[in-house]
Amino acid sequence: MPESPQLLPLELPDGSVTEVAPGTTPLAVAAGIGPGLARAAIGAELDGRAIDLRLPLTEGGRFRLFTARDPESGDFIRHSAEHVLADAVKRLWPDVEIDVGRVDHSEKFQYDFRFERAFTPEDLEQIEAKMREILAEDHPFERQELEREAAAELFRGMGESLKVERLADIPEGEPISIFRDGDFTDLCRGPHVQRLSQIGAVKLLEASGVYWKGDDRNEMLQRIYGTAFATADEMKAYEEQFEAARARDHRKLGPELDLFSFDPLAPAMPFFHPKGAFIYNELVDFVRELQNGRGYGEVVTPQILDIDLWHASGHYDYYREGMFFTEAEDKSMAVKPMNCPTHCLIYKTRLRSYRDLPIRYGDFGRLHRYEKSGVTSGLTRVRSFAQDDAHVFCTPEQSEDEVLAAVEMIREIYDTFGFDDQLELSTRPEKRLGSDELWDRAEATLEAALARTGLDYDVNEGDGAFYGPKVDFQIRDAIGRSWQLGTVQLDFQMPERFGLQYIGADGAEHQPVMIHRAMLGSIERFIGILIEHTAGAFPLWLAPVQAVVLPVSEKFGEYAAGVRDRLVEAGARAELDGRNEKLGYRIREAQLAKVPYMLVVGAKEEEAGTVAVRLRTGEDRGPQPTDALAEHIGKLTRTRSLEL
RNA sequence: GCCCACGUGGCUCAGGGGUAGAGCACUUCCUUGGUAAGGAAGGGGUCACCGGUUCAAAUCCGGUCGUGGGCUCCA
Repeated sequence: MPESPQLLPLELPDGSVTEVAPGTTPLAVAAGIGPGLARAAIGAELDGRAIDLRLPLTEGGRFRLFTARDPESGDFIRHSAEHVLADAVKRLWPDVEIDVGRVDHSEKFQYDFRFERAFTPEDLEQIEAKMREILAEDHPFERQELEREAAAELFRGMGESLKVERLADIPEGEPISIFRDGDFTDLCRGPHVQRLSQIGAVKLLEASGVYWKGDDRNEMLQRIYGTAFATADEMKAYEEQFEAARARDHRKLGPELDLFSFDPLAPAMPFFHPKGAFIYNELVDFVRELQNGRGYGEVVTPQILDIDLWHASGHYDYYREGMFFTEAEDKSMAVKPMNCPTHCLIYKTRLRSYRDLPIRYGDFGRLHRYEKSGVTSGLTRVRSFAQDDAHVFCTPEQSEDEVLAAVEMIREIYDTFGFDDQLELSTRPEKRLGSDELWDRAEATLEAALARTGLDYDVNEGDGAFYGPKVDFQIRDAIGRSWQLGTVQLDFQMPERFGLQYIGADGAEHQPVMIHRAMLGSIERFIGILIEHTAGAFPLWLAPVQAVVLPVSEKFGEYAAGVRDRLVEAGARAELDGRNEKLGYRIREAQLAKVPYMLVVGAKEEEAGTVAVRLRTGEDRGPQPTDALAEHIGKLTRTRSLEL
């Protein structure tokens, strides 16, 4: 393609290429395409990077324009709403100093203020009303670049000392831009919408105290959160989605379904009731079955160990704040927060040959971690939990195969639950132990194993553990949220600290590699995620009660009991609800309990030896022979099917 | 840990300086009813805990505990 050196080629979404002079703004490009587009445009994107409509272009690339119809315009809208929020607060309390705002991934924006007190819910209402007034003024955003000193002077003159300090954090060489809308001016990189009227709906959500720059040694500022959309309909959809998420909150559903509870006498430590414990044990059995067939040996190790062990493992130095301690007979002991050191002790009980390796230990032991009081939450962040934890001790040569095998097993597990997963490779962090050669080798091992899976993966530079790189698994649940579950980590430090050895083919001592592996992660947390993923309607194989038999009236109680017994004999988890209530009432209760099968029996069924099958989905399967149903349930349960 | 909000029977919530209310759930009785709530009666709470103010505190004040939202970076 012939290319004039002065012109920038822009590849438009339809594949055509237009060339513009350097310094042309996206807005001018839009105007060149059509005046309607220029009016409707909210923002632009160059090579996947969001850019402001007023930012002069300095290079070409793949170019797109966004209007209110594009979901990408949301960030432009929310980023602009930040300014409106700050403007509103300044109009109401002129002495407030503004810090910075930002948007996050969950359709929210925020702004931090230096204010002498916390914002109250009444303040938020007042601010929101003021924001609506400002939006109605429909000012355009104007972008301006300033020299560093001029910007500093501007904000000093405005009494915005926090801004002046923020200014100093901007690296040399980066352009310093300000945006104005009406009388409000803010230091900002953008990008913003063209005009305030493009922000169709705003809502303030909550306020919270935050440390300046997130550091608890700094002063506390007051943050306000809000959300904004192009249209009121989108705002409504957001609110509905929020409500939907609340309705499947495991902290609400869990106690409601009688799965677990908490007690203030053991904060953040769940009590699993029989139904919850059933699911718990079923998950453990599933993992046990999978890994025992792949050369793992399950071990059981102590809960409380001498503090010396934790000094040796490094946990005392690195992880002390996260541990529980106790003592007995003048000995300091610690409750284990992780299993790995105990597995090292087992490894060391005898001399290992390279012929013994790999050695794979699985452990479902209970772990305790002292999570700070403000960070615990339901089952997803607890102080007492178990993991489907395993450690593989192997030779460096075996490590790639072992990583590959672990990754494949993890994917098999997620398939069973219908989770889509995404792999992430996390590489050496700044703060780390071990030589660069060791890290080179470890990262190469993980990369090689991932390459052999043929799967796509993201790389998180610098996100590895201090003792080694890792592969993490992110899954996406039914309402689109992602969770990190499984992990495969390489560790050269623990073998070193515990002096682990094996005798190689050469008769000399060598150090084994240790692989940490979890698939579901914490069982507790996984149950929480599963409750929210399924909204409490567990797959049949995990449903604590699979079927409830409902006699139409007490006359058919005996037949119903017989049906229940036949199902139970066939291995199904069936119950009888012969209470003195109307059928509709008992159906409703079974439905709310998310029981997969509701089996209605009356005269017709008794005569034919059948049950009338109703599913929790509302589907009516009609009459079916009891034996056939028992077999059906048994088969789906054995195969851990997601079908009903 | 820090900021803010909240804590009334099993659940959802009303009340609010003068020694507690509703609906659902629970128990009993009536009803024997064919696919999401039949009717009646009854039992159940030291209003999270500790302390203070007051003639009087569930209510006001302080503290404690617990729960919820938030607290790296992205000016």
